[in-house]
This record gives sequence, structure tokens and C-alpha cells, in this order.
Amino acid sequence: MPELPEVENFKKYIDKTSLNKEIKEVELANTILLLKTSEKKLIKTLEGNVFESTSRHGKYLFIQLKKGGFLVFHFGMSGYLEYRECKKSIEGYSLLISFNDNRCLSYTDKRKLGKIGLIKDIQDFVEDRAYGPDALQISEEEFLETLINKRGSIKSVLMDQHLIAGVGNEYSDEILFQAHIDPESKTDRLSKPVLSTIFEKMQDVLQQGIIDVARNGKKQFFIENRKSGLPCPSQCGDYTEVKKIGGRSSYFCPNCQKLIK
DNA sequence: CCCCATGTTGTAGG
DNA sequence: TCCTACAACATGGG
Repeated sequence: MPELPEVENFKKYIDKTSLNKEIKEVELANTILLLKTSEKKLIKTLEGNVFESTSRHGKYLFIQLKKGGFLVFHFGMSGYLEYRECKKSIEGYSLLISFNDNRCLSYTDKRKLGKIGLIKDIQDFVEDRAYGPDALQISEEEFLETLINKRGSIKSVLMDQHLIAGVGNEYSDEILFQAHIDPESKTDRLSKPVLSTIFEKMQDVLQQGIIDVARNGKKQFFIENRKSGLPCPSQCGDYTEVKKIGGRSSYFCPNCQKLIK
């Protein structure tokens, strides 16, 4: 479920476990999707190298390498990291990195929609791919400017990584639930105060998500179960519904969340 | 068998 | 140009 809060926790996890250790060996499953690199180059670059520091932009995690450049992760739908005892083979993992403390960092990605790569510069990478500012870095002013003339549904706009990076399907539902706005509302019909509320809820929900994921391994949402027909989490007496917006299932309470068209 | 699933990218069409 | 819908990617669950 890697949206911004999950990726932020992967970043903290690397910081805690994997910095400043020499990489002894790297094994790579040939099913892994590589970004701007080859299997050979990735192994050659990482072996003997050291993870120095980490950073994040939206759902991307960057690890600065001592010998220059960055290792970049995108977790797709099912990717995750584990710092563990080394096992004999890569079986079950997409990437296995052994450090000189005889422990390993593994990347597992069952659905193989994630990507791993090598880049020289984060700023260039973000610009090349035309990603918007990180959802926790963007100012309220910039947020309003970005959204004010967008004609799409507010949910699609919040999830568009080229406008704002980091918000995905689940967190967008929670943000809009807390802001009391129907996800299908037209962005350019929303007033400035409403957009400001959405901005504030975006900050709150992502920050709380980071804390929840760190504490419990998962977020604790109002719109948690992603099912329709459940009692509204605000206990308004109505029931949650689901509708497709931008091709994604969106859960909401039709009573608490105002549709503005 | 069917449909669905947290993500991204590319295409076609209005 | 902007937006929507859809398919593709790969795999598992109900």
C-alpha cells in the first residue's frame, strides 16, 4: 500500500538499519523492473558501495550512494523492504543486498509493478518525469494555485502525481472524507476556503498516516475498510458508498460529503 | 471462470 | 490543451 506515508516509513527504516555499511553482495531476480539501468550496472554500482542518506519525493525513495548518485525505489502496489538475517538465496525476493555486518536488506514485490533504478540527481529525475511538488512540501499558496483552474474531479486532481506527488487512492478518500467533500466534486467549482480545508486535511491525514504506519504498520482511517454499505464512520446514520472516479474505487459517505458540481 | 486490487504509463477520443 | 476512459503491466484473493 505504498503511498507517501508508507514510503516515508521505508525511508526511516533504511535510516535505522542500512546506512554506513559496506555492501558485500547484491542479488537480483531477473523479474525486477529496472529504471534507467541494467542488471549488471546495478550490481556493479552497489557492490562495495555504501548507503549514506535517504530522501523522498512523493512515492519515490532515494538512497544516496557514497560513490555518487542515488538508488531509487518505487514500490508499485506491493513492494516492501525488510532488514533481516541473510538467507542462502534470493528466492522470494526481488532484490537482496548483503552488508558487511552479515545482515541483508531485501526488497520483495509480488506483483512486480515496482521499479528500482540508478539516477545521478534527484532534481533532474523529478523534472524529467514532470512530477509535482511533494504533498508535504507544497505550500498552501502553491496548492491553491495548482488546483484553482483544474476541471477534473477533486479526487483525480489530488491523485495526479504531475500536480502533487504522494497522494494515492486510499489517502485521497480519507482526505476528502475529513474535508466533507464528495470525491467527484469538480475542482474548479470549489471555493478557496474549501480548497484550504482540503489542503489542511491533506497535511493532517498524511502526517497521521506516517505516525500510524510507524506505530501499527498500517494507517487508521475513518474510511478504513474500503467497503460500501458500512455505517458512516462519523456515525451520521447514513452508509458508505463506492463509485468509480478516474477508474479507481472511491469510498465515501453521501450524507457527510458534499457534492459540488 | 469472473471481477477486483494500494501504482504508473500510454493511447484514443470528446 | 485539457480531461476521461481504458488497457497494459503481474499476481493473488474472493
